[in-house]
Amino acid sequence: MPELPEVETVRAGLARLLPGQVIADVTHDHDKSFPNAPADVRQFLVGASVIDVRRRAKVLMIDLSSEYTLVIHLKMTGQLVFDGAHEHFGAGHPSTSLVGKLPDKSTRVTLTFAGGAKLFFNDQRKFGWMRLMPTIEVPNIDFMKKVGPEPLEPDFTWQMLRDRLLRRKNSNIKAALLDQTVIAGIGNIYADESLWGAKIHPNTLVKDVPTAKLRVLHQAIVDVLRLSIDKGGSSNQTYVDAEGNKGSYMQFANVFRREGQTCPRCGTVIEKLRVAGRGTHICPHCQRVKK
DNA sequence: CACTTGACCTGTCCGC
DNA sequence: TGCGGACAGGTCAAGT
Repeated sequence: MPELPEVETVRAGLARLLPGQVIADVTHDHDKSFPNAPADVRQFLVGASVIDVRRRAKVLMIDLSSEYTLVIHLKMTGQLVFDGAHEHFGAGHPSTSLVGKLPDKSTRVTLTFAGGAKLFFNDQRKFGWMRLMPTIEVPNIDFMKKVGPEPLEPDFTWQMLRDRLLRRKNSNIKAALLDQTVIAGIGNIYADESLWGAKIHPNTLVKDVPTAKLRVLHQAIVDVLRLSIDKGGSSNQTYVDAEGNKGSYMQFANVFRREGQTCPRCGTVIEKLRVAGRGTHICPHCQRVKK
């Protein structure tokens, strides 16, 4: 589910809500949703306070005063929802918010803070995980060492995009964009949206994409990620932010999950196909396969 | 090594 | 209404 804009939206919310909160209790399933030993979980969580909330690619990091960090991947259906309980007396959440409706049967981990606020980690499909490790070791995990550049950092240039993509010159451009070691944070929604923006067919081999189009693609990626963050991300099905609310980017999507509707640029009917094993949405006119 | 496919899970939707 | 199958925002391991 969550791609860069969704994870960033959750991060920003948690960064506003969590720092200074002291963990008083934790309940969790002991399967892969939180594989740490229960004794370690209590030792390094209970009594610790939240220092900061960071993001790298689609991974969230909650840094604690115990010099341990909760490293979290939401995968397809993960949610992190903060319920301030009586601390936010009268603040009111919209009736569509999940706050006040948790825990539910998808809740895997519940952190309770001194004062009664709670943080729920929900994950319907159980692909996501939460792991506790020393803060200093986080950069050493394999994923952090291999993951590509952050597309919204100022040093992400079109030349960098070109060079990273060419590591997979014989694969199709969509598979390359989804490869987190090429660029961090792009998933199925924003791959389709940015390829539409650059008028590139997702089946085009990386080596066959003209340089001029890579420049356009670079700008399209940056623009679509920024727009989605501005709209609070995409809520196709389960995604919600740290306060349990859906994002509105899907109203602004040009092709993703819009098969049968018309391309906003040329009016051609949008098609759905399968590329890199994923449902893929294109305008067959704007994104013609070049011979 | 480069690249593709299947597996991991639960829930929902669609066709018969 | 019920049942089977395909599919859903992401990554890995295993396969070619």
